[in-house]
Amino acid sequence: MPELPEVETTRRGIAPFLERRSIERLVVRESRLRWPVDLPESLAGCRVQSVGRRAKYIIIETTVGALIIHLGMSGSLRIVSPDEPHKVHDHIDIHIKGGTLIRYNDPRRFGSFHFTADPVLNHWLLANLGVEPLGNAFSGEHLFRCSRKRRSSVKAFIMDGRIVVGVGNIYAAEALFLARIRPTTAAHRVSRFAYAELAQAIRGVLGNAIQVGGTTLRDFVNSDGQPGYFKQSLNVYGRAGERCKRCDGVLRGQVLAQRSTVFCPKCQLTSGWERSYLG
DNA sequence: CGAGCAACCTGCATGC
DNA sequence: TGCATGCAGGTTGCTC
Repeated sequence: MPELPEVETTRRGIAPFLERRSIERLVVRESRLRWPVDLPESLAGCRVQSVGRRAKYIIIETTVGALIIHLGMSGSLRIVSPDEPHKVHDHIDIHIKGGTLIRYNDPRRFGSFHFTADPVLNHWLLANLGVEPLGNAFSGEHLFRCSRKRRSSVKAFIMDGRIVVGVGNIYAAEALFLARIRPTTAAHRVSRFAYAELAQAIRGVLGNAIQVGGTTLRDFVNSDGQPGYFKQSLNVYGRAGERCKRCDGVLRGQVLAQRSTVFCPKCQLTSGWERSYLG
């Protein structure tokens, strides 16, 4: 489930229940996640200073160190009543003093929980990440410069977390559609102009999804976990064989770099060279 | 160095 | 109804 917007929505949802509060205890029922979970006793009794995010990692900074949480493909963090019986795949509980319980559920166990007492951005999971797509360092120029020797597809390129983080399979397809770039194009053949459009499209599609997801935040406590953005109209993802909303062409689905991809062969024509001449 | 692919898991939709 | 198959929103780490 989680692409960047859902992670950010989750972060915003749990932050008010954590910040400036004390952790009472942690319960780990299943430690076999993406990596073995090994959390120190010292977390019990510590105080949460902030709930941040880097890429798709939620970072809970405390007085003794930081929790680094990834939701993988199927993970979620929910606020539940502390006497709520745990269900299947409810792997980890964070009990907050005063009665709140933050519960981590992850059927596929592709997610992860780490703890570090060092500066959190030095952690090996975070040390080599690319720029934030909604941050100042992200631009068409950044994409253009990073792509000059990249022969892989532009879709795989923008999903490479060493270049830019947080662009998952859904939003990669959507952004390429908005920028009218064919996902199969080799990254080094995409023009500077087209990358400028692509960067804007990535910002827009992620930003909008966060805004829409944010509208469900008021229900976060009782939420079934499906954020509003999931219902927003997607232009291409999941619509192979249907009509393009822009030009009425028939959307084509294909597997690219092992991920399902959908695009419009009629209006996602090229790498953008000719449009650069048209301005 | 870059590129392609296997692997980690469960749940769900589909088809026989 | 039961069972086999294929596919799913992520990421690392292996091989070539």
